[in-house]
Amino acid sequence: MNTRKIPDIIIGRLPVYLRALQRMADMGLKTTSSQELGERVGISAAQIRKDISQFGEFGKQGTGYSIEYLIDKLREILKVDRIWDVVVVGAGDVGRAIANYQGFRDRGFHVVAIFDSDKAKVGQSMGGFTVEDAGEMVERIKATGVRIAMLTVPVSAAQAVADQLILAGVKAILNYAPVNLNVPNHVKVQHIDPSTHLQRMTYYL
Amino acid sequence: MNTRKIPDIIIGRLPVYLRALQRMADMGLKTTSSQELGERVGISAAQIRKDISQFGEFGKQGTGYSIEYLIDKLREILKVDRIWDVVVVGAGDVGRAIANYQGFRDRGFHVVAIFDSDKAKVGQSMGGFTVEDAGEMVERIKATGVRIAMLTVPVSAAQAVADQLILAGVKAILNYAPVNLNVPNHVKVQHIDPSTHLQRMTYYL
DNA sequence: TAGATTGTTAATCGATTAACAATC
DNA sequence: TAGATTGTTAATCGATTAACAATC
Repeated sequence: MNTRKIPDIIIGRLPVYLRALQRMADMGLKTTSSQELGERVGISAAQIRKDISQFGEFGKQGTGYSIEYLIDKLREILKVDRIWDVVVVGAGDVGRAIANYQGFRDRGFHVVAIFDSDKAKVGQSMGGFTVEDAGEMVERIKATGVRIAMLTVPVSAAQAVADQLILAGVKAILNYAPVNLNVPNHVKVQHIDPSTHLQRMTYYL
Repeated sequence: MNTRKIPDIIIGRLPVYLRALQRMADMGLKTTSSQELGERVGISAAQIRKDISQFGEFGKQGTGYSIEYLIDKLREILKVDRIWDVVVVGAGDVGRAIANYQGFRDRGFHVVAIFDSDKAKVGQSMGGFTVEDAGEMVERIKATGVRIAMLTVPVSAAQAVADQLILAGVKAILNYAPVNLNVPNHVKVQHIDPSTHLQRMTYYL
């Protein structure tokens, strides 16, 4: 395997390849080519081959890639060949949707707790969880060693909660609050903001 | 204004600038610099200036940018100086979260209807809407001229529903189903898939 | 074998950064 | 005026594509 530093833009495409490959596996397909995979994900065959070849020689000339094998390799590379515990902060509608969603497990994630600062919500049941007091969040995360959090609190609370999460040892935050977070270099943040995506499309309308 | 074709990667950053600027306006700030804005969004000052200057000369040497004026210009460029009607397809947890969310209006969007194919859900109230029969979706969209849809149906239904939306005249789809959609060139798609974002971060853990 | 497809190199293309004259 | 900051150019850097030998 090539151990040069891999550009983040390539890392960002791997989950998309993985998702498409898992779907192909679900459909009963056994092998694919860079051509076919590229058509499915809207990326050129050359780029698919180049991206994958950063990590090893996973294909065979003449026949392409074994879907199962490539899935295994991508899961390994992305470190989702295991199940990561994840906490959710914010027991609103989005928190509920996450708590109820059954699809994370197959992708490498397992929600273990949901926190809220609203005393009226604490103790309530939500998607099989009992909403916990945000006041105990830092201790709970420290004790359990969870490193991934999904942040579904209002904009006004987002930065303060992110600071607490980082204090507790969280290293990756999926931020649903439509605001940029200031975090140290060793912490990764990804944003989910539907309005931003919509605005990116209206330009072309 | 420069009317060369603007790269999509620049268009993708504009909503992020806009979000940060609107937050700064909310905080009562009046002017900013490429330096300050860059620090807030994690992008170099040079790139901010270059991006903005694609569309005109919106700043002043020595003093920077008027936040209000730059917001106006970005809204104009992104065509969110108006309110776009949007339909939601899929009245599950995510559909409910969207229906209840009050934050779209300020960003240029207004949910006008929510559809589901499940007869048990049709007629139910959800976030001030009455869930409508998906069977009537195409006609309703055609009649109202809505061009933006949010897709929150299961993976198994996503492509078929997308095909219907396109048939109805929808030109932009925000797809919450974790699957790639095949759409003609004139239709824009953006994906929201939390697992994909999480997998992009686990690589670095 | 003949056809197909990879992995990789070189060429091209595009995006980012650095630097600075212009000017508020 | 002096200091600050833009808009823009040129240089650098990085990403994508095209092409093809290797080989299944």
